[in-house]
Amino acid sequence: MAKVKQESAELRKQALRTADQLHSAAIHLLRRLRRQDSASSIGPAQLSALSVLVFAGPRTLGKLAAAEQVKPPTMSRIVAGLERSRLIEVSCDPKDARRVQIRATAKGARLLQRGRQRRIEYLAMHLESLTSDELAQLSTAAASLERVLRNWT
Amino acid sequence: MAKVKQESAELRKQALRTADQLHSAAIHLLRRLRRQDSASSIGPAQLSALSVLVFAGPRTLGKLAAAEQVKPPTMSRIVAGLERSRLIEVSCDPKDARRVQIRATAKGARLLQRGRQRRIEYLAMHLESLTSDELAQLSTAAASLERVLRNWT
DNA sequence: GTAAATTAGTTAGCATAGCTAACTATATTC
DNA sequence: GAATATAGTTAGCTATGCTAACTAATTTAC
Repeated sequence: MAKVKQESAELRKQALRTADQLHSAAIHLLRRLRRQDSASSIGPAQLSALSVLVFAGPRTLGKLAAAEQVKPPTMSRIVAGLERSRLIEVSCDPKDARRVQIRATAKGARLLQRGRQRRIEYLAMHLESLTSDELAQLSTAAASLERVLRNWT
Repeated sequence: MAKVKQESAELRKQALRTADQLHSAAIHLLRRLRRQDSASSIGPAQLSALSVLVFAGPRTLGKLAAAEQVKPPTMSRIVAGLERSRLIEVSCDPKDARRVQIRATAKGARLLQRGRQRRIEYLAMHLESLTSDELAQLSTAAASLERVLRNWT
């Protein structure tokens, strides 16, 4: 039992160290990539909401707010902005007149794909200084992290 | 020569795939951690600027703005907010009266450490579902990424 | 040694994004 | 049918980003 306890304390220390590193790396990474987003002509919140609509399909405002971890009034304004730019379309739910269904337009999907392309290519360019093995490790690590995030409470 | 070309095309494809995964994982990770920050009583930009001052030492406003990849007027307001909360102190540079030196107060350092602790422990808690090997891989990957970021143009 | 140019920050004004509180309108429950 | 619950919106606050235009100090040029 002492052995098990000791091992789990070690694991916890390792988890803390790794959490610190990941936290720092993620902050620095996104700070860099954010600059590429400024060429997108829409703000980060609109961009992120649009990405949910494009990649995960139409949603009601409430679901979209939940997906973006934002309160409904905030999403209401984000949606208003996207609609003004004709990047999304809003329609009433025929089953429940309180709900509004939100979908990306073709223009919205195009804008998103271009912006995403820019960010990804910009990052990829810098990743090419790594070896193939290091890239493979990064890929595996990203997958582990996504798995943890999916199982998040 | 054909072989080299082919290999570098492969590397580029691998870099693009990995960039996509990293981008997505970083966005999702920080979105989760941001919620812990709301207990900090100051906004994300103030928190981030404070962290530079605490971990990297005093700075002029311009240097701080550059470190945070933000324009001087923006940093000017962030600094004003931090000063109002007594988390930093601002003094004139005796050598150059245009410059202002900015340093974290003890209160600022304490607030930052507590917030950081919260985020790190929260993330670490979820990372403990991984094996020790997976954690080691994540750690190595974070280090690779930080290296890439340091050499960024 | 002074006039011009450069550099460091601030102020003003605009847009986006986050929140809570209070509201409207529609569904659901009793 | 009245009370309650749910979905969004509106109003109003703070914070964060920008550019343009300004002040003040230092450096450069002559």
